[in-house]
Amino acid sequence: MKWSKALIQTLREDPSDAEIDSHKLLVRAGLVKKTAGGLYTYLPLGMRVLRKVAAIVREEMDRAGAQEIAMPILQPAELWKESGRWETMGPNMFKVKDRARHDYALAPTAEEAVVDAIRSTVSSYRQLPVTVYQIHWKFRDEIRPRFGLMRSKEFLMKDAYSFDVSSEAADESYAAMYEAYKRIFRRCGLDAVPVEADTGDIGGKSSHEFHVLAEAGEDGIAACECGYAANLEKAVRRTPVRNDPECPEPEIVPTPGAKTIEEVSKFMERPAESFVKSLVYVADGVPVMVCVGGERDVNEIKLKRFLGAKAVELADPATVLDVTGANAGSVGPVKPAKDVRIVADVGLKGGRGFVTGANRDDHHLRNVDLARDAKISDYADLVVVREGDICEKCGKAMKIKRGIEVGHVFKLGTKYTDAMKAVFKSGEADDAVMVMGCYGIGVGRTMQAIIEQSHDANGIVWPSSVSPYQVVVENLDPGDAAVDAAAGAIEAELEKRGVDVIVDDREERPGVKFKDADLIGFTVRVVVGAKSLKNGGVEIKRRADDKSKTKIVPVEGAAAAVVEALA
RNA sequence: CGGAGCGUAGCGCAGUCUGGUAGCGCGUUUGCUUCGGGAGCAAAAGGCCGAGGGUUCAAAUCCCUCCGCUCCGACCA
Repeated sequence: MKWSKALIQTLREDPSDAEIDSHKLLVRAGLVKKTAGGLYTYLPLGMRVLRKVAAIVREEMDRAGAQEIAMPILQPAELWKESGRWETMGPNMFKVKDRARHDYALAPTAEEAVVDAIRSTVSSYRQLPVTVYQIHWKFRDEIRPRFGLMRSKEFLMKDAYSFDVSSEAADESYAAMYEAYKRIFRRCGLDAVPVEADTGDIGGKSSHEFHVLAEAGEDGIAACECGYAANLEKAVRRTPVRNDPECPEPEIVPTPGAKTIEEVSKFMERPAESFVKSLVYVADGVPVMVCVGGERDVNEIKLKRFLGAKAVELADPATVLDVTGANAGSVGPVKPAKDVRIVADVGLKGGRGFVTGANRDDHHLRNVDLARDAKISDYADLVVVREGDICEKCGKAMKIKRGIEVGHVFKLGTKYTDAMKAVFKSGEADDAVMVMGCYGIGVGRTMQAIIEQSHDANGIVWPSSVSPYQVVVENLDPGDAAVDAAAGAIEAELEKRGVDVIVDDREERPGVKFKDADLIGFTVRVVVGAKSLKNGGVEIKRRADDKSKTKIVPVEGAAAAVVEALA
């Protein structure tokens, strides 16, 4: 490829709407262009990378025994109603009508469509297990698209689905995908770590997310040096058995104007840990008071699971007043106005001498012994893990990191196959229900995660496996017959060896060409110029290396040296 | 959905407060010089100043409505 013929536009300045490095570089290097909020056009360079990532995904899926299919993006509402997700996915899904006013969804994922396909093509245990996948566009009506390709309304996703005769067999399919994922991310040059995750709206029994650790990541991860790693939605901690010294009877104290734990803590000159934070939630219409340590946050996913509720949300101010007799900021578990169920985090069990809201505006209680003074119905793990919490597995302190979720694998069980009646002849008297797993990779997001993890002040540093062109040949003196001939010979020889190469033949000053090559980040750079020829040949340098590692090799040996540098 | 900010040339921005001929840098085009890390000089093209309405002799600028974009929040009492 000749640069002079390629549609490549680099920008000198950061786009005004980008916040994180990878987003700025995607745009500055001319990989993508924003069409509208959350919607991007992949320009030729970006498309090349996207295709290379997708090709790696495809190879590894095939290697793992999965078979490629393609399902409709435009999916009939009937399928979604059958699983119940037409309602539960709610506003996250783009819904459209055809001219006959039939409802459709633009696929946000494809469990329904794949179950429909498999239930009508698989009828016997002899046909199982089977895993199918597609690499296809998905649509989600994100509340707030951001960070370029990291969270967009339309994105390329690899989604795979496994069907098995039993839960045990499904575990094997899951393991095969898990291993394939590790290979995929490794081949993309990514350091991605599997972490335990909550199953969320998709449902099912267990799941792992694959995260690229990065400051710019949107997700919090609790990690321990012993290897334990979990999404903050899921992460658990070990709570030591607590038996605080006994305290006198509760005493009411005025705390005028102090509402937040921080304010009251300052006012009373006591640390946040000595407070009980009490929040009123409404779980499926029923108010519940939730008590956690003053320094902690409620994990609503854990709360929802513990209560077995479909939905939990903070109560509105009127409900808080009605239930407790006070407004938010002065609420506590001791004698609320109404007889409300009170649940507390397990870290509070055995605690005494707490400060809590007094259920009277602008007043708090001190010397609260939860067991003695409050009616706690249950103690359970209800909080978000914090930095320094104790690892349940090994007893060491955990760290909180940030990650970009590039892949997610789920054991779904029979959630969809039950609802949609995907059954097969089992060889026994009764038909059996297929056991399912599903496995996603955000292809565009993976591409951006690579940039986030592999860039420097000058631009992107592509791993050779996904570099838009593996090699750029910088012709510094286009028009000089000897230089043109050398550049052409190297290009031809590299192409013969299966290396993709772009020749920068533009009438530009060397500085411009070097800056562009560094910005875009081609894995290997070959410099050919009158000066280099005089010095004995061409200069070869990997983008990741600094200038001192530049090699000078004769023109005839250039292609071989490039191949070596790529390896 | 709530709050804040921003919409002016392909990109990045000034001008808006205090109304009076549309500006700068980058990029693009042409010419000359330059030529190993985003060159210099000269010339040029490129704008319904987000849209609509209003006030005014006069609106990018003031007022109203709408649209779009970005950030923060949408739980911590």
